Amino acid sequence: MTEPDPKSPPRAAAIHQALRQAILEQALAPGAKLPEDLIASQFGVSRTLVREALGRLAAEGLVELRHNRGASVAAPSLAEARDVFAIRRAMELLAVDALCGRLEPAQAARLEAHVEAEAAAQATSGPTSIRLAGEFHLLLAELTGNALLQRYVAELASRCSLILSLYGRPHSADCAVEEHRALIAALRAGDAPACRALMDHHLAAVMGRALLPPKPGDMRAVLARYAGTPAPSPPRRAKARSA
Amino acid sequence: MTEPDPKSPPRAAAIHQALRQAILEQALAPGAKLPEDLIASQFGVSRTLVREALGRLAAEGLVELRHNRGASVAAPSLAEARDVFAIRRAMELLAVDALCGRLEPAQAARLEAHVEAEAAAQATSGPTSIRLAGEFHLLLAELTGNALLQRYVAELASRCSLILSLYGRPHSADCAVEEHRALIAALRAGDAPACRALMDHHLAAVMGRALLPPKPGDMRAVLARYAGTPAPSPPRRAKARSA
DNA sequence: TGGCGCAGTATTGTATGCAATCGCTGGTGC
DNA sequence: GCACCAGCGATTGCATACAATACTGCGCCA
Repeated sequence: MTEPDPKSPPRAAAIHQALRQAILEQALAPGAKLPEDLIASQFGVSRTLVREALGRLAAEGLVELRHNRGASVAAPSLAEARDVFAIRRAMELLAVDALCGRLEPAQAARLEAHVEAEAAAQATSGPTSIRLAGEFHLLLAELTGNALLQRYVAELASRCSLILSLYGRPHSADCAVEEHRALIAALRAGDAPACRALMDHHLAAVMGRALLPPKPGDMRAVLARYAGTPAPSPPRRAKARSA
Repeated sequence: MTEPDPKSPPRAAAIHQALRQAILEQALAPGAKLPEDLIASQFGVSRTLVREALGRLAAEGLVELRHNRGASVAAPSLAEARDVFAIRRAMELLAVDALCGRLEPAQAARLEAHVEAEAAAQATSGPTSIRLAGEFHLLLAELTGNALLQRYVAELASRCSLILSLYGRPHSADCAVEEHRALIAALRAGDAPACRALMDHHLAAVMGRALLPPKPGDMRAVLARYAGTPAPSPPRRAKARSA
């Protein structure tokens, strides 16, 4: 597993987590290079640990690792995006199947508390709102008690975030909150077809934001796909050597 | 990813592959320690590469990595086994859904050739037969064109092999060959419900070999379970179709 | 005699150093 | 003027060295 290191020095895990968050928040744009040296100095560790973290991120599909050419933030193609969504759909349907009608009161309470948090964040913080909307699905997976499912959903959700950052329109969270509420109700009611339909529709909505439109006007994403470098970095010789 | 290194020195990948095969063939039993030094000297490389390979194997769930205590071949619990099977079922159903009625002649030919190879190996080589039976599922995933699905199915199938080596009865391949043939027929016919039912039944059969019987007499598996973890309740009949 | 603490050893975790490879810049020939 | 190639800098791949931690056996004490 990936996380069984709640021990003393989860240093590599810390780097992994930090880079992951940076990528998902688009602080590191798809296609951006990730030099080991720079990251190592930034985190105050050696390249060894950075390498390990990058390897894990590559296994999750968040970074691309080309031999002798270093690591860069992954820039999934539309075909890959479709693949990811198809699998995510199957996994999440598995989760709602497992939970439907078996939701214990404490579990339902956790879900509802989470949606409340979503609703609260919706008004104030955009990034927080997006993050919470994603974590709702993680929570669902966690409640199934299937650790592997949780890991997979986490990985797939991450990739989806990356994909949406490439191809997606801005996230509108209000519908998500409502759909999450409806799903909880269906889970409590034990209405399996409704659960599946709701989840399916919900994911289709997310997917539709990414895959259907050619997304006119935003050529940055397109360029990022065809050029190996991030758009917003004009100066090429910029070196942060021990600055 | 595991495969995007068809380049010049896939040395780490070679070690990864070798260890993987050794584990799946039970040359390395679940729970066996995997000292970095020893492996490194055996392969004629440094510990660095071995570490990378072990990390990948850990990500696949084939080895367990405990901090400051090194790596050992994973020994999944029955609960983990159930989790793996539930997810594998969902993934393989996704695959047959994607292929059902869309099988091109060349693809069908590949499947049938593979089953022929299975049938041929069945008479002669036991290990080869088992390997081919597993690779049939990999081939199905590959034919969907969904690379991520292929990766997941590969990982899940590996874990299943490991689980069967712990809890399973000896593999009887004849039924598998017949079931594979039937599945191909249903795929060609485009009979989606039949496809799903066949795959479901097929996987349930595999799963049943592992999860139902207490497997009397083999205490190695039992000891492996109770060695490093708190002893769960005695092996009761797992609910196969729970998910 | 059996349990406990303590050193020695073995093994892992991390850092650093060296060689190899890639991409780029400047030069050269056509 | 453009394309090609050689040299160079930057960056990665891998190995080794050092430090930290967990496991072994032995001696000590109750």
